Amino acid sequence: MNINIIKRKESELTHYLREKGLRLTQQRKQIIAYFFSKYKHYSVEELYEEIKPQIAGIGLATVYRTMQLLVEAGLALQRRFKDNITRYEPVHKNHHDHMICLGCGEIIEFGNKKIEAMQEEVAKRHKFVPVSHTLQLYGYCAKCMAKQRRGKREK
Amino acid sequence: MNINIIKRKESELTHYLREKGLRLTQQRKQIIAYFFSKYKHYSVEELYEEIKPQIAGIGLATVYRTMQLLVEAGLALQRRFKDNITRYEPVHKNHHDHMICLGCGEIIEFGNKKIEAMQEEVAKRHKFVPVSHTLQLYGYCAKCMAKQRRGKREK
DNA sequence: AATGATATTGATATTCATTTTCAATAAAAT
DNA sequence: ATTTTATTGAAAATGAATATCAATATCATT
Repeated sequence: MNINIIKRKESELTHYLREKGLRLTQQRKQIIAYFFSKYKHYSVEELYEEIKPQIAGIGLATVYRTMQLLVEAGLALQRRFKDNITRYEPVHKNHHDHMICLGCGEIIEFGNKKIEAMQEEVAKRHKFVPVSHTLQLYGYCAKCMAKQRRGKREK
Repeated sequence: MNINIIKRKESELTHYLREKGLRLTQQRKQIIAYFFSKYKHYSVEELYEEIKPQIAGIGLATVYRTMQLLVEAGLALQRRFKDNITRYEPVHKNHHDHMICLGCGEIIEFGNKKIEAMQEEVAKRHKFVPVSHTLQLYGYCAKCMAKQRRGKREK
């Protein structure tokens, strides 16, 4: 399971590092092991707090630097939503967009080919050549809606 | 033309201010006069630089505060794109999204009902109740594409 | 028009996420 | 084992935005 993913990621990173004349450090190993063992949209601060007890003496700057490195190596994607905090997610197969719950902060990924196709169309209409896009829906997830309904009933 | 828009905006702001026990100052008047005379997605810094020569002694903080005030009063919308700088646009009729040119920074507005409808659909499928959304396309505008083509030919 | 209460201003300090600096340390090539 | 230099952690610096505060301006009241 996870252990294999982690090994593969470590080897992917190793290739990148070698190519660039960079080094595979203990810190980098441990950060990616942790990051790829979860599937979350981590901010550096969150990741740092969770990792600190596991990696003695790790510095916040190192986590910042390592996450940037993962982006450069193509192993992670950088996202930034309304809260203005940079988050990182493991790269996985397809492009997707995000729904962000205003209640609990959960981030839900979704992909929709039709929407993408329509974006292309709109762009073409404006003679605009799209390179990338981001689409975010802000609202309330199923859990939070249920909680809200329960709250109202109790009044 | 513009003068009428400005007067209307000033009166709208006046209503809001009165309602809240706030005051219509010279600075506020002059900032909205300038802001609504252009149609641009201004950052505070940009607006400040342009306004400074016109309004003697105006402070940066005042521009920040006034733009926030315009948002609260419903006269401006706050936007933030990839460059992580808050921008303000005059409120006008419909909801729309943005294409941002990576070449010249131009911001092009577009609206598309079909895309919106599909977003609703996707959300429903996830039992997610959307409140708002943002969609940005990053790429190259027609002008920049033409410039690029010219550049290549000259080589 | 003068007065008084207080909202607003400009300058500056502060915040917060992130980046940079720098001396000490560790990776990896020889 | 030695040498080169990339990397680290701690702390300082950055940059956009916000908060603080004494001086000033607005505006309702006299």
